[in-house]
Amino acid sequence: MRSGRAPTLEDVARVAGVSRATVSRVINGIRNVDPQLHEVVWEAVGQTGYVPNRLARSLVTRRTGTVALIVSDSETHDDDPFMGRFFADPYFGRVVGGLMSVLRREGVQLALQIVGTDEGKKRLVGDLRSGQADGAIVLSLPAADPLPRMLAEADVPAVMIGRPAEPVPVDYVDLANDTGAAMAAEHLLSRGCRRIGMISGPADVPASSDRISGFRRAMARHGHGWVPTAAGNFTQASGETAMRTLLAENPALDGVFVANDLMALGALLALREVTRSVPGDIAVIGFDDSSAATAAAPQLTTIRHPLEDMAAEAARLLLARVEEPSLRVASVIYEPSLIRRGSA
Amino acid sequence: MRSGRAPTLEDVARVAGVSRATVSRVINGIRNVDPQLHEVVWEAVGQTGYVPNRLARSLVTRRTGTVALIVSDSETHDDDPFMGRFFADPYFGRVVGGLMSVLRREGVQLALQIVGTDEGKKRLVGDLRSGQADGAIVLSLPAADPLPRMLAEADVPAVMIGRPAEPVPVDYVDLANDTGAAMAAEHLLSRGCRRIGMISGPADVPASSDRISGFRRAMARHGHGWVPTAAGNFTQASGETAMRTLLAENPALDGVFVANDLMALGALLALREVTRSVPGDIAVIGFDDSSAATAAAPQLTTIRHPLEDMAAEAARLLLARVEEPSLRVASVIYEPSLIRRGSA
DNA sequence: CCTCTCGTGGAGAGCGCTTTCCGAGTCTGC
DNA sequence: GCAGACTCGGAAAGCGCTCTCCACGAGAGG
Repeated sequence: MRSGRAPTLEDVARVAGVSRATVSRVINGIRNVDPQLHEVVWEAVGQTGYVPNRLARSLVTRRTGTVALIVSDSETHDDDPFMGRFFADPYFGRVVGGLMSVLRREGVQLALQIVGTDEGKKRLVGDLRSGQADGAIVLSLPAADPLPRMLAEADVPAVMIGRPAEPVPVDYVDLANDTGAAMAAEHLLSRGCRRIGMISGPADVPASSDRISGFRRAMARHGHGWVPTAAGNFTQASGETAMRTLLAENPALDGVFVANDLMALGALLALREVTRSVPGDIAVIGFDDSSAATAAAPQLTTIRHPLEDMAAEAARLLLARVEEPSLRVASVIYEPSLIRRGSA
Repeated sequence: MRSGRAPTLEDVARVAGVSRATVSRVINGIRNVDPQLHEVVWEAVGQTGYVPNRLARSLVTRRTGTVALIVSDSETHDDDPFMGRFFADPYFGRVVGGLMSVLRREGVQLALQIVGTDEGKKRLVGDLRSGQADGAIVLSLPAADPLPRMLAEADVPAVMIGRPAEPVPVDYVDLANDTGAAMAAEHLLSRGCRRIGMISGPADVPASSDRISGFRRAMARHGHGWVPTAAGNFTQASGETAMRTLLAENPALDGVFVANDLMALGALLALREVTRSVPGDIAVIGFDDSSAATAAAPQLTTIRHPLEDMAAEAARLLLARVEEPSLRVASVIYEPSLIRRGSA
């Protein structure tokens, strides 16, 4: 472990008194090696403190043992204050945790890449194509993101978390967002709410629009053809603002569906400000069941989004596709469930 | 952008009618190239859709343009349920966000590595030493982690976030945890609390022990030689439990310092359960000023921990050391500040 | 007019590894 | 006892790139 140049295969071979080829075979556990030599080689490996150079190995095997986690955004220049918020959001951590739970076991590492400009996306695809990583897990934020299609066209193994905005032949895992939103509607209705509003996310993101349509449809099925709605951007602050505007326009609200927990937290704050009790005066139901849900007071009744499991599945899907690129395009849809807590 | 093998330098050279060397020079912007050829080469690059192979380049330049983010834990086997919690914690996201804010600008990517076993650490250091990444940002969780020393001995450029438990010649950024805890004590005292307890983190982690000693020292300076303490492990659930035991043993408590916001959230829950009003009956002050602080009700008075800035500084430090390995060992200590909100 | 210098680009030697190809040695079966 | 099959390990050809070294031609100086 001393400094200086790291030992190479050559060094080990010299110490063991065999050829580089033999050492390579032993290390990679290839048959056809005399057990005795095997022994000698491992001895030499221990003695030299040899560790294979992953780069060199990858160059020839075309396998890197790395998967890229791509956060695809759309901005014009590279300084986007939004990113800070994104990482702070429980969403990111849950995805990473789920991903790592399977990648780690396989000894695969995760390389984080943020990409915003089209230029950057082009370079990214090129890097991926030239073997920078074995595949990519894609978190595509903007509505009209060219990246999924680019990836598909370049034949880069990729799995999206959340379906692509427009149909693209790429694997993805997603949540039945519409079903979840419908469950929220049913729950609010079943507990007797009659003047129900919604705080939605940005209308152009699939996950968000599915929640909107799922909620509206379910409400309509029960005779509520019109649902007052205010849009936020999934941050706590935006939820607070949205709640205020919603309330201003619909003072008699007795229930609200908030499209994610973070905004629900904001909504709770806004309600406390005007001394409406939750769930007494107004019931609040969130979405995601993130850590924010239990942090709130009252704790949030919410729709569980098994993000960790989904991310883990995405990782498995990706690994499978890397192994066998000709697999047919797969999508796995998870079912949400209602988590009853104090707020509704 | 069609499929098949990605174009190589060779291909570009053929198209441009020059040698590989010349193309390489043009692409890397090296002087001594006839402007006219320059033109021709770029033309060929565009035509072939060539993207340099980072792996091959790294192999020879010994620069990868990648920094490893190492989460160093200590477990005996690889399935640690703790990790899921770790990623979900705002801590992780804040660090990644801070790191990326500077790495991104430099076009450096972040490779996430979790490592638990000593075996794994050894391999990791080997990988790093053989040029897997240009350097490492280390989040060392366990108290007696051999990793920092291993890194230092292997001469791997590394910067720790949070000081190492035992002195090791390695760069680090840290927070003046003791000062922060002292600020919490002063604040509690100044608002009139007289029976003050503490919910601490694990005693063997530096960040945690510094908060404990800082708090105790400040309390002692004001004549409170003894501070009832219950320990948690920085999770919300552990904070809830700790609050309950603390309360059971010291029913008259009128103030409590909780060593991080997540546990403070749990403490708030426990207090609500026994209908103690905050801050009326008992003042609660947290630590970190994470997103949990504003999610709580009442919002948490807390000690601000500029983690994003610290992570960004760590990234800068690391990049500087990669550039110039002989730099003397540096440490940057950030000052915390008191954030007044509702809970104390 | 000849030599010296300098700017320019090609040839080729690696970076550390895997893997094909082959030759040499060992067994088996007839 | 020998052809054929099989085992084992070495030599060497790359993977795609960078960069040193060298050859060549042109402009400058004597």
